[in-house]
Amino acid sequence: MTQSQVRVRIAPSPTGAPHVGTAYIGLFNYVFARVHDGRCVIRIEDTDQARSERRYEEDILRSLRWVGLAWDEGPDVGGAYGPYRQSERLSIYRKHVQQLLDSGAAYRCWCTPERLEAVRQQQRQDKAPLRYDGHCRRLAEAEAKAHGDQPSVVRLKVPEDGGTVVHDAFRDPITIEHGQVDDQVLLKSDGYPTYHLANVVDDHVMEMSHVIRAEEWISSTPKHLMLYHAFGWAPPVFMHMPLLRNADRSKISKRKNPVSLRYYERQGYLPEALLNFLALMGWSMPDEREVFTLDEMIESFSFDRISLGGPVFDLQKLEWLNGMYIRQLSPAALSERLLESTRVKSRLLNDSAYVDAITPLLQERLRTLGDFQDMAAFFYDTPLAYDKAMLLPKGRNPREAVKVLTEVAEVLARHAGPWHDAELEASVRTYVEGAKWPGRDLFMALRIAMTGRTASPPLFATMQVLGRDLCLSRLEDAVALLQKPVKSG
RNA sequence: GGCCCUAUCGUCUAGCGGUCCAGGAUAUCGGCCUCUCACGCCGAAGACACGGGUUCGAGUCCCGUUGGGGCUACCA
Repeated sequence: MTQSQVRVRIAPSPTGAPHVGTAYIGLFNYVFARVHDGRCVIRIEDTDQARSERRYEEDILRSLRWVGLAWDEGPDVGGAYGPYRQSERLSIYRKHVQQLLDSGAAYRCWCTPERLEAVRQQQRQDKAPLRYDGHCRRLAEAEAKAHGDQPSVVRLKVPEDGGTVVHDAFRDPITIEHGQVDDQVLLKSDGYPTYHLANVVDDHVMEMSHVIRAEEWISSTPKHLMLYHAFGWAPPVFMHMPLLRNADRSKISKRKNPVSLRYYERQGYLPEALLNFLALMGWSMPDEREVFTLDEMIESFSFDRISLGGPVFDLQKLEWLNGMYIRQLSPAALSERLLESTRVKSRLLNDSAYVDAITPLLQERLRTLGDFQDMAAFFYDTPLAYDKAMLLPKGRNPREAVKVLTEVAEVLARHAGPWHDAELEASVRTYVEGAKWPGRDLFMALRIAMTGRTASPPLFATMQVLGRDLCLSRLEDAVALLQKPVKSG
């Protein structure tokens, strides 16, 4: 019994930074392959010579790995169907183009870009559909010969009548009339194939069973189908995923949304959270669970649960999810991530023990690793910079504040180091009983003195981490600030 | 403009003809917890785009309208 193997591909074009949409489509390809014990392939679609760059390819592969995807074949890992870079497969395309030329499924075109633009101009004026006018398609053999080896492209000869039915696994059959389909350029004048040709040839030659790609490709699928037909090949199963959207519902774009995977990495999003979030775009767990691992997704995966409305990429929900993942980490694991995080690394001064002490205080407050930068600032920055007025809870005067803080300093100073939060708290609470300020006010003034902020982790735990010396000196600073005469002029 | 896809709370979604005066999540607001913030817990408000059908019965099926999106390159 020969069960044909599931083979899918992730096909990024290295023309820019690693795109979140690539990870999104890649995720579903990867999961589908895993579910069916198939193979997931990475193929680099670098057929646009002007825009493709090798460094982008490297970044893309790196980011896809970062986010947690893996592949069985690709330019970096090899495989039996290589090469996996389209720029290295030119001879394959040339051979196939010749086949199309020979069979009459395609033809050469010598039209200049200028002429094509003029034709389009006219069509726009006439409010006619913008399509190649078929000039070279109608050329007599002698006329064609006359062009000799002038630069040319090869175009697909789309039938004038009839239509092509696209079978998409997620939708009803889609019929597109041939009158709507342009004589697509298959081979550019620089000898490189266009997406359409390279894609079809490679998907066949690499034995892809399913093509899972974004919805934007639906309208060009008839061209692809015609190519499969012209070559006498059986097409793969097509599945068009919804497009990720900006908040205004346009196709996700870098003008309106961060789209680079590097951005999310730098901000301190956890890759597993990002992937989990992407999984929620157009797909749901059978039990509606929203927080799940990649393996759990694979366990429960089925394309039955895809929904086709284009999902808006909502940063707020991503942040929430990321916070969930941060809280799920063990404190030790979180420290490790923080130390690795490019965003916060510079602050940590390689003092990982200090980070280990701070981490538990901040864990439930962080939404991204990058938040550490700001939230932990007072653990690193000395002296603190804050406004004197912050030390004075609603209407209390400086004289009182000086007294209270001085007394608290004395109470605290009685504790020898190292400090323990429970002991400090007990002493201060005892002091509060006889003090002229209520606990609320005292705690707040103390918090400001210790952190320079109105919001902080629990006071005494924070003081324990800061340590005796730093806390006492910050208290002195606070008192000094209160005593400093108001500068006039 | 033409063609195609799509349509449940602001957002992500559950719902696959009756169990839906539509459920969950997030965001928002209120409360509890509490030394602040956060976490956690409780609660509130918030949607089936519209109009026709089909059916005993429609968020669920069909058609139309409207909205949104994509494609319309020698870019992918």
